[in-house]
Amino acid sequence: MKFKPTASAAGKPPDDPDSGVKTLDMVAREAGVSPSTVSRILNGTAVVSADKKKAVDDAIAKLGFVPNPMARALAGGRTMSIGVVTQAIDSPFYGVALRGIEDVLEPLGYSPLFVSGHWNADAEARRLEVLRSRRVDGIIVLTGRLTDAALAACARSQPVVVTGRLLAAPNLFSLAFDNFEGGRLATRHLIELGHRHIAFIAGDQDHPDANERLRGYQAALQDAGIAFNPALVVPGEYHEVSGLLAVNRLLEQQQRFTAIFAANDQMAIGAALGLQRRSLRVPEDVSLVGFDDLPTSVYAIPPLSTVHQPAYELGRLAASAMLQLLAGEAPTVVMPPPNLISRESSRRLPS
Amino acid sequence: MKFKPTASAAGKPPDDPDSGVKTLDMVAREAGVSPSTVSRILNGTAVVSADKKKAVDDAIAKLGFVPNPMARALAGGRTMSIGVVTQAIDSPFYGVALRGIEDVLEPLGYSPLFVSGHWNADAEARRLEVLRSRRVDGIIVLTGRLTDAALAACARSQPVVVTGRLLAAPNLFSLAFDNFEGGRLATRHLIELGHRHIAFIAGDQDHPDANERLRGYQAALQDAGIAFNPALVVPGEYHEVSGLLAVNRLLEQQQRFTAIFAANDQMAIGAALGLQRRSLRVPEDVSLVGFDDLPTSVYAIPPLSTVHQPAYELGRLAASAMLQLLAGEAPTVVMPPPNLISRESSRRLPS
DNA sequence: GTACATTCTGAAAGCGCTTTCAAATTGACT
DNA sequence: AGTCAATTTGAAAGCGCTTTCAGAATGTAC
Repeated sequence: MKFKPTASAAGKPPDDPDSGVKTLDMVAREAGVSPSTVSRILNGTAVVSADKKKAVDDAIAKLGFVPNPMARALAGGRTMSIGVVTQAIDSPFYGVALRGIEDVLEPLGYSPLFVSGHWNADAEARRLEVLRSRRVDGIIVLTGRLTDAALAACARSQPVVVTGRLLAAPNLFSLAFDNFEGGRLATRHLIELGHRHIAFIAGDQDHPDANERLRGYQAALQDAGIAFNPALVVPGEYHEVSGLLAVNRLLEQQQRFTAIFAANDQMAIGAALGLQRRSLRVPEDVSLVGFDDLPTSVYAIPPLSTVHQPAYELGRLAASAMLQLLAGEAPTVVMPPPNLISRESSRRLPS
Repeated sequence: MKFKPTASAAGKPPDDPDSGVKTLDMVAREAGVSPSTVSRILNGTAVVSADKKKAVDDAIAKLGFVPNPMARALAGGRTMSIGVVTQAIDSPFYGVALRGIEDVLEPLGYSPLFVSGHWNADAEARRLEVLRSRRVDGIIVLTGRLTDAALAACARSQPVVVTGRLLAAPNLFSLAFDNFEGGRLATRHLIELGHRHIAFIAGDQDHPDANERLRGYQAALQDAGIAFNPALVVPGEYHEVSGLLAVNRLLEQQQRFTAIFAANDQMAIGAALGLQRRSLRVPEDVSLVGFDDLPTSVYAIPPLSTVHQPAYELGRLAASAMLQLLAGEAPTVVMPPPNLISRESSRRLPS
């Protein structure tokens, strides 16, 4: 026999309010039915006569019974938890997506289990293992560096939804934002404002979306018949500091430009600071457009024109898709198209 | 008998590489020992002869066995997961703390389970229930609106560490940042710079820390022999927009001030924008100091002087304390004292 | 009134592990 | 060699639930 949990009182009636945790068997006894019946009512697995159902419901209420998820998972095979691979839980962009995921999963009794991959394929793979060892019912991967093959393999053991890339595999759904179009939109916005010399601060080389944005930039230029000038695109890696550095570099090279399109808002913010340090005003001297529309970008000085990326919605959609996958349906969610938010950091080029 | 999981191959050898999931019993059979022995080795629960240990280790490696956490939890009572109650998973301030928690828990095999309370006592209580129903081994509460009593009650069923308040209760550890001192530091900084008319943008009324910061502000004023002027403190609720609104209000009331201390960085950022809208320059016309030192505050225009709150460290400390509690020790962690980061948003008042 | 198809319901066998208890083995000491 | 304590080991009983299988109860048709 096993020790009782060390806590709890001694002089209590030997059966009932021992430690506060009620079991299904206690409910069954209280209601005068078998455990199977209680289980069936809990899960709606089978039809049960109305009177027994009532008796059980009453017993549950009376006892304040809450099923033990561990036992359910062990017996039933479902843990009611969804693994979420994010890159950094404190990312200004992905944080909002996590909230979206949480908001749709929670009401259905699913709990998200967040792990951070830190933009590192190995770390990410290890975290994935953690999730699988915890037997999550499904996995949502927000972007990340895993190979398509690894993802597809993962989808063999549980449903997977992945954002930030398009990928067809059984038991897997992917959801991508149109970064190309977003990049084009931002650039076109600047062109329409009369700018011809538009610098581009690129994102992390091995983020696929960063390259898409660059392609969008090039496409817009081409559409407008503006020659692409490679000297105007400077590398960055998605952090504020690279925006600042990029501006310095542009200025040191004495490039001529009247506008900057940064591949994300964080770099745009950094660029704004860099510009200010060199006594260049935004937007009077240089127009600036970002990408992402971070919550804080509205309060930048000046408020940042940017391509809105619906991060919260992305989270919600990914979670909904997961729910559909879990239900055996083919997900029907579609990603909203990009759109440009024009604020005060960009303005018409004085002629 | 039970159905096998529907997936997996048909013509495989009947016992082994069926679905890829190995069980402890398979390891035991492979190693030629009893399941109990395997369990003992896994947990280090008892001494096992060297040869059997080797046999088991080999078997584990050969099979690629990973213990099922659900079964362990059910049998052993420990889920190896820690519930974390945060207010918003996408909060710029708490996000970093979550990462700190994750970073210390992960290496020890604990998984954090994040839930958001949305600054709402009811929601928070419900989320707490979710955590408890999931049988987490401990709960970390980042600030929040729960009553002390509720927390203490919660600590009866599992260890609790709470930040943002000081509270003594069995099985509970609390960890608070010295908001009073922080507020004093910020105000004193401004005073030392020659400012005498310092406005204060207050935080959410029912955040205890907001009131502490106000008290610090008042104390610094008093220390310097400056009369407290209630007209100079305007209410806010910790979001950017309230900073902006507060500035408008101050200006509309034609209050005279040369500096603003905002109870958090988000409001300071909003205030900066508000000031800019009225053509007041920071710091030339108005010095500005925030509180928190958000990651983005370095890149504000101008970079924000602020009281550094070690959010990441806070997360780490909370998690460490939890680990100590779990080990039955009394936590020894202590919160670092506040310190002021002087950047470019504050400067000496020209005389 | 009997035979058979339909519901409901309960007993019991797990899910994969931990832990107790007792048996088996070993060693120390008289 | 014989006794007793100390150490390793295995058998078996759960942890709290789900699910199969078969039995009980009810209904329907001949």
